[in-house]
Amino acid sequence: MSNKQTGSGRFRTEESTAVNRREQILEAAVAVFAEHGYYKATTAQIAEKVGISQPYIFKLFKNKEELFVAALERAFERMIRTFRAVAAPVEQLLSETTRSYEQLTETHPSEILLQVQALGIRDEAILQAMQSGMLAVADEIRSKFAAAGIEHPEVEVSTIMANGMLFSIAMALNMPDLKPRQA
Amino acid sequence: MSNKQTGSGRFRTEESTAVNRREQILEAAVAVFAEHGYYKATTAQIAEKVGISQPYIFKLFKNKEELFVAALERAFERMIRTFRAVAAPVEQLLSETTRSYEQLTETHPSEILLQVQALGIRDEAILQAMQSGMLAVADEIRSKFAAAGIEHPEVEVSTIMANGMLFSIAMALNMPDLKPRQA
DNA sequence: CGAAGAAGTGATTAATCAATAACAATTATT
DNA sequence: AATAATTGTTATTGATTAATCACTTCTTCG
Repeated sequence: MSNKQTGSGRFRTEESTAVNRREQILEAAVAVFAEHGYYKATTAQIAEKVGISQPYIFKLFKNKEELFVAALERAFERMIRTFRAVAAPVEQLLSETTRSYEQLTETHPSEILLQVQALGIRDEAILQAMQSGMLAVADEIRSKFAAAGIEHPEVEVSTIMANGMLFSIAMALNMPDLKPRQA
Repeated sequence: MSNKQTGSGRFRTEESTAVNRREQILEAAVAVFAEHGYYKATTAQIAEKVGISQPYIFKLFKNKEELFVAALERAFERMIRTFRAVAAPVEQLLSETTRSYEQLTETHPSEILLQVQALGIRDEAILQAMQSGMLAVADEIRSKFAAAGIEHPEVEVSTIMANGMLFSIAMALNMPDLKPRQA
């Protein structure tokens, strides 16, 4: 049906299935929303970045809100995968988690900025996505810490989250000096 | 000129000088911006709350952006006054500062929400107001800590800021469980 | 081939709102 | 009282933009 591949054995990345387009749109959406914010970003800008017409976005996403939520969920998924991939002995688990987060802010800054954006958007669906995203991140870290036998996981998670937030905010506000000192 | 007072000796609070109106508008603006966010909040909503016509706002503020910046500065000023007023022995200075901040989130939640809102607004003037506001807050705390002879003021300030941010965000996202554990 | 379905576009519109312009009422000053 | 200054309003508009509609083009396969 929609699982297409050319006979040559190579993927034709330029081929456009709805699934591919969805991904392309999401990637562009992350960048555009991060740069301009939810309300200032236009669907036309996102479409232009992908190289499609503006109305076509609405064939693949019900509306702007749903597009933003999907982009946000994408960011949270990567973040959770990142934390899940952390492997370190107990005594370095905390510092490695922090390091791993800071690396994510370098490899995918737009996804981090998107999350900072979302903190202030008063929209039911977006608020809910933020709540479950934040909860999932905290849970992921907590369960890792607990499994490693760390004493007070909730306290450590809280510290990580607080410093991570300050780091992200420092980045969003372009205030490097605001970044957390030590840990 | 504009320093008016009735002969009775009582202030006529219902009298409306431009200065009074400015204050009323700012107060309404804080509430409306905090509730709906910068872009969804309308100048008509703010005007209605004050009981004036929508265009009159533009007699006292150049535009919406300037109104938001003024509201934001108001929030930062109160926050700095709050920290300045903290008085406690060295060993309790840190916990008292935190307590004092959390109390502010209860007495003036809208001003805190306004600051969270502002984190994500990509607008030059608002970004600048956020930068100098955050800097002023950090400096205020740092100088107090330094004066009290606290060992590594920058580190402690960083911790306070990080936990304060997490607290505010937990509030904005309506996620009480996200609030910092211990300090 | 030719029909069906998938992928995509141009034109348009219905709302929304910040901001201006032009005017009116109120209050102070000489 | 007349004038000036301040405080305020009504009406309007120009710009923006998410979303819909009505089509078209391309691809696949019986």
